Amino acid sequence: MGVLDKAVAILEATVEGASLAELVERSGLPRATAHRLAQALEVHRLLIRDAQGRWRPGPRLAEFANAAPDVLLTAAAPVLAALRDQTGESAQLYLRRADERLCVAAAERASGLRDTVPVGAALPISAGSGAQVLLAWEPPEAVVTLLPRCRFTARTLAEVRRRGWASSVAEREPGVASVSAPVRDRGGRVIAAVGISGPIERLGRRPGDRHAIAVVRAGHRLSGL
Amino acid sequence: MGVLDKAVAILEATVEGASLAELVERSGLPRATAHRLAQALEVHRLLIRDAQGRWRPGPRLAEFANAAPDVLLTAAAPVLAALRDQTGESAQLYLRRADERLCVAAAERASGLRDTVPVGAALPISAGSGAQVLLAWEPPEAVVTLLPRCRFTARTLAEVRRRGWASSVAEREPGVASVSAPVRDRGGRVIAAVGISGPIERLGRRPGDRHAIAVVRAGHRLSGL
DNA sequence: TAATCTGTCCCACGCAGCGAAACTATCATC
DNA sequence: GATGATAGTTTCGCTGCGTGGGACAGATTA
Repeated sequence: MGVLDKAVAILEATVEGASLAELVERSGLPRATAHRLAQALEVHRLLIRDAQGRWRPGPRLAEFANAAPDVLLTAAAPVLAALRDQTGESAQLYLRRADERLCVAAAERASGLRDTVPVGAALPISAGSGAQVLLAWEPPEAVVTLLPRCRFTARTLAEVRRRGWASSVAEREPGVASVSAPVRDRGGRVIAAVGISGPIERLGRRPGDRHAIAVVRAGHRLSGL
Repeated sequence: MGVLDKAVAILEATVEGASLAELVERSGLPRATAHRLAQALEVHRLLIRDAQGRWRPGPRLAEFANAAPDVLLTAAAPVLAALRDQTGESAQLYLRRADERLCVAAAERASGLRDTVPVGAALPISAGSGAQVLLAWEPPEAVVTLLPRCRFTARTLAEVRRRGWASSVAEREPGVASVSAPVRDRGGRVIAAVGISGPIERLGRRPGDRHAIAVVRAGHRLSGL
């Protein structure tokens, strides 16, 4: 194990504050080593000590971080394009923000009858397959307060969890159907929803039958970045 | 120079994307070394390669960064308290957000006649010494569009720059006077404004005469974190 | 085909980093 | 104020990890 791996271990151990002793315990490094590395990181302001002398992640991390490209957005463009080409419908990526969902990326069908969701648009979390996905894996106590306003029920969400994707027909908007699947972070937490949407005339009353597999696959491709 | 210093050099060289050659040039490290370290950082997702194979800061940095405490806010509490005790007036810290200024920290005089600005309050950037400070060092072209709406002029701002602090009397609110000074980041850029505010009866028509030195010192203590 | 540019890999050498242990500081407890 | 316990800090000689020149391969240009 090299210095770098150790440094990362230190950083990890510090996320919620750590005394030297805790640092040692969590990282598994010898005291002297942990101490020396922490000091070295402190020089670069990757680590700081708070008023109680506990180690904390440093401000330098933020400087580097906001120069980092958004991996999810970067990865989304080709994946959404492929999904659109495969299904022939407009494809979108949604993030939850407060009590709505934000369309942060989209690949739109070029011509003919189609559903358009502009990037940046805020849609309700109360309706649509994307909304179902964003709520399905939330802790129940966080969902009950929203459910009364929703076009779907706890039962719907249980079903979404079971099969791993959601669909809706004329739920958010008349004439529109959609299929969505979760995008997860490395920890398995659902962080976004990918989906397609289009006219009921093409997608039918059970849009999942034809497109669920492709949508779920897109969800997988965007997961764990 | 240890591995860690080299790793930071690599990270620095990567902020706006870099091929291996650029990495070598900017960091001054031998090609083999730069390459090996970049790979090591990639394992930890502190570095990633974009579609063109160029190195970019990785998503792991963001994970660490949002666990980092806000150093400015942390440092502000004691500094504002000291400033309040020294001047006998309420002290505040403002950040600019869009076309307003946000009070992100405050230390209020406990009793008697005083001015209160609650933490979280959004104040106009068009009036008050804090507003003057936040605009004074902005590029001129970014300020001209705002000046027509402001209670102060380009001349005022030039004066603020010259002496290093701002004052206002009954500008933002009748009966209230204030003195503010800039807070700078390590690069010298003005990122916030510290100040005190109170009744004109106590602060007088030239509040800077008595309090500018203390306020400027508070600004220095919060700078370069 | 040669030349030149990339990125990647190898491996013998040497010094940077290692970590046990000693040391200091600070706090309770008797 | 002596004693013990718990914290952080520093030292120092040994060693194995990181080093970097250089070889290699693939792509692009002349």
